[in-house]
Formats: sequence, structure tokens, C-alpha cells
Amino acid sequence: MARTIGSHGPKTMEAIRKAGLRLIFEHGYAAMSLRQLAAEVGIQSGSLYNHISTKQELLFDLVRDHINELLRQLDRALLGKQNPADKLRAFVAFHVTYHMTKKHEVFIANSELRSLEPKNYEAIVALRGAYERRLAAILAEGVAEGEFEVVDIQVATFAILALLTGICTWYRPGGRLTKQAIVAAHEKLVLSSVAPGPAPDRTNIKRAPSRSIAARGRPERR
Amino acid sequence: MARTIGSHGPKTMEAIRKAGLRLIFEHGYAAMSLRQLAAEVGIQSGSLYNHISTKQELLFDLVRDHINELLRQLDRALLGKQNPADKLRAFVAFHVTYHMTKKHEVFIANSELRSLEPKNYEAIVALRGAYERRLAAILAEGVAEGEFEVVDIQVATFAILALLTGICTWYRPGGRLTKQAIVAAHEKLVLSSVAPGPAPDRTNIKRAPSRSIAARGRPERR
Amino acid sequence: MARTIGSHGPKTMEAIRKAGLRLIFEHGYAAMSLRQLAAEVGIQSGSLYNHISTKQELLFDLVRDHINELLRQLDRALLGKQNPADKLRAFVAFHVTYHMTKKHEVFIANSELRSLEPKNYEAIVALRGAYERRLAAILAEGVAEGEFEVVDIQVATFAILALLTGICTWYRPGGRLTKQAIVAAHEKLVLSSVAPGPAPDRTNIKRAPSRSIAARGRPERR
Amino acid sequence: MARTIGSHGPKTMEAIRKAGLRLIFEHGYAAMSLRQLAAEVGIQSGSLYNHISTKQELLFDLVRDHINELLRQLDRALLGKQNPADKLRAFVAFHVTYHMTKKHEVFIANSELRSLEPKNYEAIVALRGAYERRLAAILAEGVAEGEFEVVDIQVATFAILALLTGICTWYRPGGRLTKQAIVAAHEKLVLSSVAPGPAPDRTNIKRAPSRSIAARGRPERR
DNA sequence: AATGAATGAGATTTCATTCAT
DNA sequence: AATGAATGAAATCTCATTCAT
Repeated sequence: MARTIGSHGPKTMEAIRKAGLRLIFEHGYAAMSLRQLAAEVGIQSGSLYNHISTKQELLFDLVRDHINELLRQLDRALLGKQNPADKLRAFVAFHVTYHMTKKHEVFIANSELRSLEPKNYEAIVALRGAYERRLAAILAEGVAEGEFEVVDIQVATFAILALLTGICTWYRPGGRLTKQAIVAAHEKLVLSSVAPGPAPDRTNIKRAPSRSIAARGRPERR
Repeated sequence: MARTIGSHGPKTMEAIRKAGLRLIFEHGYAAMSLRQLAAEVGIQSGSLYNHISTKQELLFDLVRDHINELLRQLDRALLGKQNPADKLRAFVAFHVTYHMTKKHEVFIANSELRSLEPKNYEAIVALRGAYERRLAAILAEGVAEGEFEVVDIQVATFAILALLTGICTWYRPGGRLTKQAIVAAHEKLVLSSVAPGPAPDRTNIKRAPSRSIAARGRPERR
Repeated sequence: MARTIGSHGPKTMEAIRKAGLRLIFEHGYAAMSLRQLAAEVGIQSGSLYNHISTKQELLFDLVRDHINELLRQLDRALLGKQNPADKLRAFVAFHVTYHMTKKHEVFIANSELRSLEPKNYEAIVALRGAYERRLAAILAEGVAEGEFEVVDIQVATFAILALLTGICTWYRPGGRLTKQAIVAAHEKLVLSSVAPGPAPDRTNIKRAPSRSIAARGRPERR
Repeated sequence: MARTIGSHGPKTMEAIRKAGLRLIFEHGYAAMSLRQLAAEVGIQSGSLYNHISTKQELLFDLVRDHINELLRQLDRALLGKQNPADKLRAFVAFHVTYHMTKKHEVFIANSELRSLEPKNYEAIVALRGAYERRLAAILAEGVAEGEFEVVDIQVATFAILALLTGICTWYRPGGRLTKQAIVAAHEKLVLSSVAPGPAPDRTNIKRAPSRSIAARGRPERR
């Protein structure tokens, strides 16, 4: 909408990234055409290639830069937190807040991994693993200290991340709830979810032998 | 000349649906070409049109049929459950189990809504709303009876659904955990998450005025 | 010119090949666009892909099929010739005649080798080597029997082939000379060129140590 | 900001010509992009236009300058030669030597005529005609004096030129033969080829009525 | 004389869809 | 119900060329 017609100079690249994020968020990588993107930026589609090398590289750059930033800021948010509950609360608050601010980036980084070419995919999954391990470590520490209780750390990690990341499918600024309320709602859910508590009314569960977090496999391709 | 190779007879439609589910799951709707799909089935792409009317209709049918089936089976799973905790446990068990069995369908029904044309989109969102309302109602009942505690029912509904649906991004049969273990892990997480419990260490939260579940807006399009 | 509008069925492939030969002959492979080619055939450019897999494959097929045919017919033309002079005369007559009939194919097979991708290039050069070796063998035999005299067999082979192949840059049916006259002119030139005869008025020439024909190197690429 | 890397000053034009010759030789005019050329020279493609006016003009200049130089040097090489055989030997020696030194220029001047726009094409063909006429005149003189025997002077002219020009498709310095040996090999072939000699074993050939050399037609275009 | 960014045309290739057979 | 060949639009990407700086 902010069509800076005949966009020029070093601002063009930034405009491409911003428009790219929005279009991929809305339509998906495969469904976004470079013509659309160029039109959004206000240039001819061929002119995009003065700034990007391929469509695939654009996606890769967007995702990689996002995850790097995410990791950097997460580590800052966790700084100084001592006990597992504080860490977990900080993790949730950071994650939710960040996702409300950068919902395009976050959504894309989760949903468009399958659009990455193998080499790029490997690189991103490695980065993502680092982020997941931060949460897994917090949970493991809490379990070890008896503060938390989960059936399986890996499953809990994935589940909590899915829960938190779900925000960017429905959050829109100016909605019914304030950001703080949304953060609080998620803190309650997550903190409670790992609290020692009501045993499920089932028995003979094969307990997870390992609590190290395994790499998620890539969905099989043909 | 005709019918040299490839499947034929009434089995073809089923083969198309199955291959379509897998290909859309792997590559996404936009990135799946009908040539790919036809090749998977063992026919020419033109022959697909003896069975489907358009690519879009195929997606719509797959998603609609899935959600209808989901609702039907959910209602059966909830049959006879009386108190909110039992209902919630049944919901989780059903949802997780179903998602492990039909991960392609479930994933597509969540991730490819944006690929539906407006009319189809509306129809599906309406169906999905019915499913969401089942969970929202359980939570509301539990809160009313003092069994559950959440900051906001709508947020909790979306969060729990996101948590549960996350399974289909990583589940693979034959993995480290049995199905029952996975179900149990999720039951623990979800049941705990809404248990009356550790107050978040924040105050003055603007409480949600309404607990009716609002329709999620569709992401704005151009 | 023979634009069979809306060309259909199995004739299309033949039309593509014929038009492709002419257009590559006239403009060169790189300068021929598939739109041009399709227009010539009377179809849309996308429709070409019902018959060819890529532009490069079209070139490769045209060149390979031509060289195979050339070899086949050469061997037939040489059948039964006993002494080197008869063989050489037959070679010249065949080569010249063939080149007048198929000047497009011949020209392309010589001038567009550089447009072949490495793998295709290797395959064609191997085939071409077989053709060159036929002539080299005739010359070697003639030299051994004292009927011919050349300074270097490899150089003579390349030179004679260049001489003979030059025809397709200027020959046009209906010109000043009959085909027979053209053949006779070339027979005279080639037969004389290797006849024992006027020593060049130079001395101390480093004689060629080997008379085996070496593979021509591919022009270096970047 | 400007002039960070890459050649500059008056040497740039020479670098462009040299790189252009090599790239056209290797890939052909149509397949050489100005980006490639600029990269080779070490500048941006836009900067080429400080030195050339269009891609087409670059080709034209390269070809024209080459042919002019060729003519100039040929005339110097023929200076003082009296009888046809000496002239022909001098022609061959000059041509072969020159082609070994300037194989890029020679090859392009022969193979890229079709890439010239009509006006440029006419100009070059006129120049080339002058060169061809030098050889045709030598042959005619030799035939008139009874020193040479050919079936048709025009055909012989074209054939000998093709033979001699073939060198630049295979010559590479440092190969098996010395330059002198290569020259000698070609002198033998050419001098012998026009020597009165073995009548072809055919009869009733329609003799060429004219011995003036006709202009080669340009290949028909669309 | 060089850069970097733009243009507008055009390249090859793929797509969903149609239809006579 | 399947094929093979067609369409017309659209995809990504490259091209020669221009021009303000």
C-alpha cells in the first residue's frame, strides 16, 4: 500500500524485504510472484535483481536474519534470570511479545521451511535447533529441580513452542486484549502446563528414556 | 490406445485424494502442480479432469471432508463425558490421536486455508469455528464450575488448539514414543495449563470483558 | 513459410525439427528464440514442450541424429572401394553431395558444437571423431602405398574436411553450376591436393612424428 | 566512490576489444552478454557505454578493423611476387600465419557475419569480397598461364579459403607441430590442389561459362 | 570514466485447463 | 476414463541500454 513509486537508492532493498515479508505471510512463498512483489515496491520485476539474486535467496535471507535476531534478543531477555520458573516466564514473555511485533517474520520462519532448498533448509534448521534447545534446557532444569513436571521434555518443548507461536495466526494490534493481557494469558497457560499437578488418569506409560532433545526430521520429499 | 498404464476404475479418485494430500502436505497447495499429482497417480494430467473439476475444488473437498469427519468423530469421542475435566481429557486424547493418524489432512486444513478462494474460505472457517467452539465451551464450563482457571478463554482456546495441532509437524510413526505416551504427555500439559494454579507474578491486568469466542479475522488480502 | 496453422498430431515434431534446423542455420542457436520457432510451426511457444524437453535437447538431437545418419551413409558410399584414390574420390563425392542436400544439418553440426552443454558436447565430439577417422584412414593408407603425399596426415584431414564443408556456406540449388560440376570441382581439388607433387620450396621442416589423428581439444571456456 | 576497481584510462577500450574477441569466439555474439564482457574487463556493464555505442557496433568494429588489417598485410605479403605459383604460395603462407596469430578475429569475421545488421553486413561483405578477389585473381592468372588447372575458379577460391580458414578451429600454440610445419603442410595441399593433374574419372561436365567471381548471396532471412 | 539502479522487452519454461480421439 | 496435444497466461530471470550521481 505504501507504494513509493519509482523507489530509488538504498531504500529499495528495505522496501523489498518488507513487502516480501508481508506477501509471503499472506500468500505463501510459492504463491507470491515476483511481479507482485515488484509492483508493491514500485519497480519493474526485472529490477528486483539489482537487489536480490534469486527468489529463493530472498526467502533464505529473510528467515535467517529473523532467526539470528530472535536468538540474540532471547539471550538478552534471559540474562540474569536464575531459577527455572523465572526463566520460563521470561521466555514466554519474550516469545509472545516478539511474535506480536514480528508476526510476519515468525510465521514465515515456521511455515516456509519446506520452501527452502536443501542446503538452505539445513542451515535454518540448525539455527532453529539452537532456539528450541534454549527452551528444552529450561524445562530440563526445572524438572531436575522438581519445580516442573512433564511427561516428556521433547514433547513439552515442541508443544509449548507450538502454543506460543500460534499467536501469529490470529493476533492483530488493536484487538480486544492488550499486549500485556495476552502475555499474561500465555504465562498462566505455560507455567501451569508444566507445574507438578493432576496426574493423567492413565497408567503404564512407557517413560521417555532420554531427555535430550532430538533433531526434528525434515518431512520426507520426493 | 487409451488405458495403457496407470490406475483406473473407481480407485482413481481415491488415489488422487491420497496423493494430493501428501503432495500438498509436503510442498504446499501452490507449489504442487497437477502434473506432479497426475504423475504420482500414474495418469496424464488431463485425465485428472475426469475426476476433479479444478485444483481449487480438490483442495476444498479435501479440507471440507476432513473437518466434517473431525467434527463427527469428536462428538462421538465426547459422548457421555460429564464433567469439564473428563471432557477436556477426552478432547485432548481424541485430537492428538486423530492428528497422529491423519497428519496430512490436519496440517493442510490448518495451513492451506489461505489458498482457498473467498467463498470456499468462508465455508471452511464456519466449520472450523464449530470445532473451536466445542473446546471453548468446555473451557467456559470448567471455569464457571471453578475447575479451570484461565486468563482469557479465547486465548486459551487458540493456544490449546495450536499446542495440540503442533503434533503434525513432527510426529512420525515408529518414533521414540508410543502413541499412548504422546497422548499422555499432551493430556498432562493441557490439563495442567488450565488448572487453577500459580498466579503469574503480574498484576493490574485488564480482564477480558467477554468470554464469547470471536471469529478470527481472515488475513487481509490484496 | 509453410506455416501449417494449428499443426496437429505426429507431424508437429517433424515441423519443429525442420523449422529448428532452418532457424538455427540462419540465426544461430543462441539467437533463435523458441517463440520464433513456435511461430514458424504455427503453435504457441509453450506447446513446444509437448514435443521437446528443452531447447538444448532439441539442438543435441538434431546434431546427433545428423551425424549418425552421416556416418551410416558414408559407410554405404565407401562400400566396395578398393584403392585409396577410389576411396578418397568416393568420400569427396559423398561428402559434397550430402552437404548440398543437407546443408542446414551439416552447417549446424559444425558451427554449433560450442552451444552444446559439456555432456552433450562430449558425445557429439566422439561421433564426429569417427567421421574424421574415416578420412584420416584413407589418407594414411594412400600415403603408405605411395599414392598420396602429404606433409601431415592430421593437418590434411582437417584441411580437407574444412574445404569440403565450406560448401554449405555458399551453395544454393539453382545456382550457376550443376551438382555434378560442383562435385567434380572438389574431386579435382582434393585428389590433386594429396597427389605426390611439387615440393614446397622450403627445407628443414620438422616432420610430424606421429600420423595418428589426435582428438581436437574443445575451445577453452570460462 | 567511482573508480574503485577495474581498469580505467585509455587501456579500457583495448581491454574491451580483447575480451570481446575472446568471448565472441568462445560463445558467439548472441550468446555473449555485455555483463559477461564487463565482468571480464572488471567494470560494470553500464560503464561499457563510455567506450562503445552498442553491442552491434562493437562487433562491427572488430570485424571491420580485422578485415582492413588483413587486406593491408596481404598486399604487403604479395609485394614483389611475380608468377602465380609464388603468389599463391605467399598467399597461403600469409593467410595461415595470420590465422594462427589472430584466430579469434579470423573466426569471428567468418562466423558472425550473420549477426551483423543489414547495413553493417553489406559493408563487411564488400571488404571480404576484396580479399577473395585477390585469391581469385591469382588462380585466374595461373590458369591463364597454364600453371594451374581447376574445374571452376569460383569454387576453387571458396574451397581454398575454407581450407585455410579451418585452421582457427583447431590451432593452438604449443601443439604438436611448429608454425612452419603447419604452413608447409598447407602450402603443399593448396599448391598441389590446383596443379594440373589427375583428371577426375568423370566426363561430360558442364564447364563453367564465366570465371568472374560472383558475390555470395547472404543467407535468406525472415 | 565509473557506478548502481532503473527500464522494458524478451528469454525459457511451467502452469491449469480444454478437447478431439 | 484415459491420452496427447493444444492453449494462453504467467512464472523466474536475463538482456541491452539509459542516466543521475
